[in-house]
Amino acid sequence: MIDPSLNSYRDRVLAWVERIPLGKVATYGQIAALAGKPRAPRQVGQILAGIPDPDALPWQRVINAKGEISTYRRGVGELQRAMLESEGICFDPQGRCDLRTYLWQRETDPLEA
DNA sequence: AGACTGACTCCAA
DNA sequence: GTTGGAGCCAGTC
Repeated sequence: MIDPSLNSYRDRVLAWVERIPLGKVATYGQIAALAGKPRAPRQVGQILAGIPDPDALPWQRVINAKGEISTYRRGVGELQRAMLESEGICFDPQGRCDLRTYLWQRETDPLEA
């Protein structure tokens, strides 16, 4: 599943975020589940808020379950959106992206192939 | 130790 | 389809 050297929830979360491919996005809940705690999506946000080097991590590809940017109140929302758009992610007038298209699905993608 | 907070989600109305 | 309320987990005060 994941590197055994990663013991803490924090490290596992970061490791998974790092694996989100360019042009795709993942939800907090998705990352939380992959990291082993499906009921702790808020921790994902908390962790991402405290990462040492944001430049080395594609944190911008993590959004909420509705496909919206969850960081507007934190002030980096516009930056995040700009980064995602530069990766090819498109947003609706409502500020939401189509998860059906952009959600990172590491298991199956029969329709996309 | 107990209470508060948050870059969330799910389910019901 | 949208909006509101309750639940949840880990870190911090």
